[in-house]
Amino acid sequence: MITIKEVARHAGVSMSTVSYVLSGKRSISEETKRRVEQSIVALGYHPNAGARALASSRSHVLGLIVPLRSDHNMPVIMQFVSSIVASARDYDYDVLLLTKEAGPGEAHRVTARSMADAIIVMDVESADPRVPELREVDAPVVLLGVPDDHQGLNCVDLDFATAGRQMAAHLADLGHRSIALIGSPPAVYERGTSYAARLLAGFQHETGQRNLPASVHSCAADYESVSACLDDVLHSDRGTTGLVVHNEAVLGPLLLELRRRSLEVPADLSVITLCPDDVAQNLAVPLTSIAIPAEELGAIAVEMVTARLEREQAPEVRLLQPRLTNRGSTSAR
Amino acid sequence: MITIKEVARHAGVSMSTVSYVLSGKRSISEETKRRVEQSIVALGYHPNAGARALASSRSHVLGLIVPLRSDHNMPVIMQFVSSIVASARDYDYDVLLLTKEAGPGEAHRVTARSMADAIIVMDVESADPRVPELREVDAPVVLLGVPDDHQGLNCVDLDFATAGRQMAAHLADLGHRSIALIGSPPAVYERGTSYAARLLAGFQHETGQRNLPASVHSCAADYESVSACLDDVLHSDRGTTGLVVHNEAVLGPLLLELRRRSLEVPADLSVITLCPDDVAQNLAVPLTSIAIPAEELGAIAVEMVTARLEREQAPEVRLLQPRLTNRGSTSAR
DNA sequence: CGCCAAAATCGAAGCGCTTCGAACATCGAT
DNA sequence: ATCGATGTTCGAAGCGCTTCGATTTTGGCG
Repeated sequence: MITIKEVARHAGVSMSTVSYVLSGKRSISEETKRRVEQSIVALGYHPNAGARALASSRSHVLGLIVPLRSDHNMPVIMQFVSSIVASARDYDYDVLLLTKEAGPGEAHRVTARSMADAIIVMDVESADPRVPELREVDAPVVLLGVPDDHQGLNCVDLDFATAGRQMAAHLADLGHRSIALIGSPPAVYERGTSYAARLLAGFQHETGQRNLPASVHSCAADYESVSACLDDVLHSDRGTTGLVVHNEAVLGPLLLELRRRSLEVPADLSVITLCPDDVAQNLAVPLTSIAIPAEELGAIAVEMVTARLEREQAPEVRLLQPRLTNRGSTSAR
Repeated sequence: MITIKEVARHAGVSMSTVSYVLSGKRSISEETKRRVEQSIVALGYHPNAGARALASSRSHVLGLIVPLRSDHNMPVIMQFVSSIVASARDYDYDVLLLTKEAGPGEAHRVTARSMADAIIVMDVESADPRVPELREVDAPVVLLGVPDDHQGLNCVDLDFATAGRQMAAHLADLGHRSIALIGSPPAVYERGTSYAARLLAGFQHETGQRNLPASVHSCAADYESVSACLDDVLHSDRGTTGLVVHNEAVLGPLLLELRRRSLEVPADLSVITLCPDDVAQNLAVPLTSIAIPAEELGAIAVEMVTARLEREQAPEVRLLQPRLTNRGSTSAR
């Protein structure tokens, strides 16, 4: 193993000089810097992470708690993970993979051992049992999602309430007089997934304000449930002409079933949804949608956590404003 | 920060004694062990990972290279990841998340810096460009998948060739005289995903041996492609009565379309597939299938890698024998 | 009762790096 | 020539742990 000592000898300088060339924490003459860098390449030197961590008390590792067996949407979760890992590398951090399933205490374990400098937590629920312990962690923590009690914690999320409001408003502005929301299966609401509840609240707030009749439906992803749900939504008494869908898994079967019933989108039914852009884009009928900006949310989480590693900062909740893309699946009535 | 020194003082022993209590590498009297353990709890001691890694030259971390943006099956990938992380923890290892997208050299980077003791590589292709560099990594490496040239590398995978043979044989034994294989979209074969090719080879080997007419179809996951593919498969000239499906994403639309055409499984068409058990189980029609044993494969990979960390061992390719579960979706003819 | 091997414990030397104060060199201003 | 000020480099002290040889304790046995 090549050590910094050998690099120093090869370049004819002291160890500390090599260290400063690497870290840039003190000024080094161009000439010396060049020589050192050449030696590093010539010898194939790679700094030892353990030694570095020990001496600097910084592991340059971020702990990421991921729901690996969750029922919901793996692809979206992957988008988050992917963006977090990429952003972390931009800041010169690596990512330690922790699972939600491994239970609480993981955040504490890795920070107490100085395996990670900070923690990012995915898939946060309204009444997330991990919250109290996360609050005790002696390192920066950022949650992706907003628990009910987020006192003293950093959170990043899409503004789902506004998203719900916007989607309802979008349909209302187009003249729809009766609209429906298809959400997640009951289990998701029972579990207290905060985003589902927040979107619902925004939706109902807007329809309430406008005095619009609005029905809300919980729906599972299988074909039968979708069909049954659609029967309910389209029940003639309602006169529903606009549909908000907040359930990615339902989209495919839904469009299929609409076609089977010879209902055109948007001629017979306007549909707007909230899902990742690439999903909305690639459906049988591309749908007007509000994006789940996984990429940005992940990047922001990393940025927050690294910022707090640099300097103390008060906890903060950051809600990303929704972005609506029109793909022609809604029309005036 | 509580250090081993303070634990030693609190327990009235030397640092080394505490260390030996923790590692079990030398015998310690029951009495002393108890005292030390009490002190550890009392003080809330957590060993510093960096210091430990530096002194022992073992990070107790496994690097895992995951395809985070791949087109294919996220849920299956997650099953692998999940099982690997869980197994790793069983052996007291943590997992550093590396992405396939970050490019080659990641394995070298983390091992050269002693951030990870060994590497597990997912989503390996037939002619995987990473293979040469992985061979150079100075640490145990295990690939999940078998590249064409696996000289000197450890590999773990399902025996897809045997799986292909078994599925063909299963249908043939039931008296089917003409069978078809629905595989992945062309892109997957072009990319040289080794498992697809190996299954195909096994399938053709078996049908060849038995002199069975057999057609092979490449198929994308969208409804239109499935329908078109089915037209082709069921073309009356073929007289196809048995179907092997090696494409998880196609299963849902396929069964839907069969029902639409009023074709019963297995009365009109016997169907057997290769996919995770829980998927086969929960389809509209539960399917007889060969499992993708993600759980076991992940566990084996971890076991191999840790074994090679203990003692030098010759590289090895381990192919898991397929396990077929009958769910009644095939019948005699 | 003394001896010796085995068991238990200690002390100290690193592991490879960062960081701080000090030393040295350079140079424009006095 | 002299003096700071500024820029550059060095030396050494740790960071918290593991590990190895040495030392002490124990207990069985002649």
